Amino acid sequence: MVQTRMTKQRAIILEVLRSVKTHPTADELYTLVRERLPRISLGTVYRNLDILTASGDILRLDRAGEQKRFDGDISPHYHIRCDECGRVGDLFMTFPLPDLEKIQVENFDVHGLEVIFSGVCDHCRRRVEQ
Amino acid sequence: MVQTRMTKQRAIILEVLRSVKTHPTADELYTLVRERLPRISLGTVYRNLDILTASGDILRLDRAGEQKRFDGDISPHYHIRCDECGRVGDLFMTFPLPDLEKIQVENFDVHGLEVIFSGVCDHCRRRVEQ
DNA sequence: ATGCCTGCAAAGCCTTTGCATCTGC
DNA sequence: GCAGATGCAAAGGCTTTGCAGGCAT
Repeated sequence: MVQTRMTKQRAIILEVLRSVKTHPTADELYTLVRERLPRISLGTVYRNLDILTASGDILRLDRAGEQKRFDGDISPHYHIRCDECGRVGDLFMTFPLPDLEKIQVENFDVHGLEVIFSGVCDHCRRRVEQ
Repeated sequence: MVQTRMTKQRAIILEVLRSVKTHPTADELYTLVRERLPRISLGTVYRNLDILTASGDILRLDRAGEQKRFDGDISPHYHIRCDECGRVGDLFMTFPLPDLEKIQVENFDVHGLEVIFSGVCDHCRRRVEQ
């Protein structure tokens, strides 16, 4: 493990990310963090998101759309993505999933599986219905 | 529906994609197609992949890694992605999945769900074990 | 004091797009 | 013949990175 330092930038990025439920993109988080650190750079945001992901303090949602999104809530839960606007929501349910031990795939060792839900968020439903 | 034309380029892209099981990226497909159409452009490959995806003739794997990958096999099946190299394999199994009717998510209408498996492919397992 | 971290800017990578030309239908 | 498609090259969007100076430990 490489040594890391808790800089003001890193602390605030983590704090802001934990305070929102929007699963922001790096750029959205950059905008939010600049309200408190107006001179922070986008590169610093990206670098810290990498470090915080590697340390397990946050989640990087690689499969939640085109751009990566980040989640400050690392408790086990699923995500749902709006097909219209890309917004991501949380889904704190459990349900039966296939037993990985029983899954055989040619040429692969199976290690895990990910479930992503899709749908339409309230905001877009209203817009579409009009 | 917009009118489309079956050009030589489109036909060969589709033929090549259907002939491989590698779930190539646009660039990998471009390389393969150039063996038969040396003067095709990468832009044409992208444009045709868009059109073929929209028409349902191929699948675009949006959640199978950083780059998008494409699949000429549109029969129902799952995918597994190698955590090491990003290769994608097929998984023709069925298993119980949560009933979408029963899933309630705040602020969302649930429409679908996607399952992606992850693991390590033979090629990388050999490399990692050494 | 050390070396990790920052801001800035440039570069990288993948994908899309404008334009003149070409070609299925 | 005409609208859709192509090749080429430039531009776009997101992310990473080189560098000189700054700061946590």
